[in-house]
Amino acid sequence: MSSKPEAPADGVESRGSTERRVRTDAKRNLDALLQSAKAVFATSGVDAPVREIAEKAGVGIGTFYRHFPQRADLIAAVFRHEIDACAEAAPILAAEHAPGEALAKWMQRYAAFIATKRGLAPALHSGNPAFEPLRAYFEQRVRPALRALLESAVAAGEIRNDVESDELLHAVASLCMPAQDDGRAQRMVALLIDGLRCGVRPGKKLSKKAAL
Amino acid sequence: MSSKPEAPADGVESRGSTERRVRTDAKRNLDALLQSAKAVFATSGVDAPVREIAEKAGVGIGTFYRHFPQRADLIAAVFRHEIDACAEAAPILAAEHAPGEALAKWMQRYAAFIATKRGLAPALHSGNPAFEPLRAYFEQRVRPALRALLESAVAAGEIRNDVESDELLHAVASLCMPAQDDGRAQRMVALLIDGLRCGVRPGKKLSKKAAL
DNA sequence: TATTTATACGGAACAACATTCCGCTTGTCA
DNA sequence: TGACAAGCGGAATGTTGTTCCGTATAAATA
Repeated sequence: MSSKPEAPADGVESRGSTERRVRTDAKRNLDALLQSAKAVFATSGVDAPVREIAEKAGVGIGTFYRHFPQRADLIAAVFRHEIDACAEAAPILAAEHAPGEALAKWMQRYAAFIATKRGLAPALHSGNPAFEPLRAYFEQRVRPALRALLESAVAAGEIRNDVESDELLHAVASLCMPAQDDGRAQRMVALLIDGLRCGVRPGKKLSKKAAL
Repeated sequence: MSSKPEAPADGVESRGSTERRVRTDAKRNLDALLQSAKAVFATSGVDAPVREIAEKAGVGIGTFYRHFPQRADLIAAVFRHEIDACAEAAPILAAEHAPGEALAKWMQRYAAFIATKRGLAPALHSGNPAFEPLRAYFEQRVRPALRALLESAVAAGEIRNDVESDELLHAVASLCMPAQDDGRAQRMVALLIDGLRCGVRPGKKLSKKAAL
């Protein structure tokens, strides 16, 4: 639903009202490409040939590249849709379940999203600048979704209050994605070691689960 | 460095005793290729063109493919070397530091290895059967390294004794690698949620660090 | 040392892709 | 309806992985 290429800056801009509307065939082809790509990615992975996607969408290669100048742009567009779906699940779950349960369910949903989109993490970390906006979009959409769920759960007394939502977000993501090079992974490991050390007391043991 | 370079590519050596020795030029070229690949991977990533690696090693493409029938075989060989280096760091650290410190240092070393080799995780999870042996090799080499360090640290009373070494190994790896599809990630998340729930008591709080 | 031969070498050739280019088609607007 | 910019299709180009095969050579042998 969020289509980037057309710049839907409706309204009259500085250059007078000479803006042509987006051609209907253009929009139709773009939608077809996105749908085709989603299907092909699911079966053949994100490395599937561009030709296959274009053919399945019933358009020529030239049309493909008109809408997505780089292969990476297509991948980004498809993932943006999936990110939206994941973020939008949050308020729905919140309405259907108790706060703690909603949080738990959404985190599983989120984990499934990360784990399923095997190509996401490598793409995000490939160093390809085309994916930088995707990363920003990811944070912008997913972070508030979790924050709201977490705050509700804390307010309801169902969850401890000493965990930051961002911390949680990245912890879960880390469990499914490769590390980022800003040293976060490093700190997570240091943290794990601290945890090991501070648990050395002989008295009441923490369970393994709590330990991790 | 541990050099067992002959194993990777060729594989015909279980015949009678009339074996010709490996040609010296063959070994020289193989070493050159490995060194070149390591350098190129470090600068251009594992997707660097085969031609570039061959050229930098001063050999033809034909020679490259003689030693590594598939591009993936080269990647596997290079990583095998790095895995060796990481595993071999364990006893060295153990000799130079107190058990707990040696464990901590090695885990950082291990985390750095995983995080740096950006291409490793995607490769391992690409579904390419050429990487299956690599995975087995990884476990076979790294697991004992950690186990020894951990046992020493526990024996010295510097570390709690309720954490399995494999658990720890995979936890750290998970923090830097994408999930495996056997549901491990799912369980890690469930575990995290349990941790959140059981920490709800109002009394003495666990630190954030211990919480994770 | 000269000869022989399995082994290894080099790089042209081929195939699969991503991406570019450009002439043709078609919606939109006046 | 006519004009034309936007959009379309697919041939052409460039890059890469991989195969093939004639040539070169290290090691064994005479």
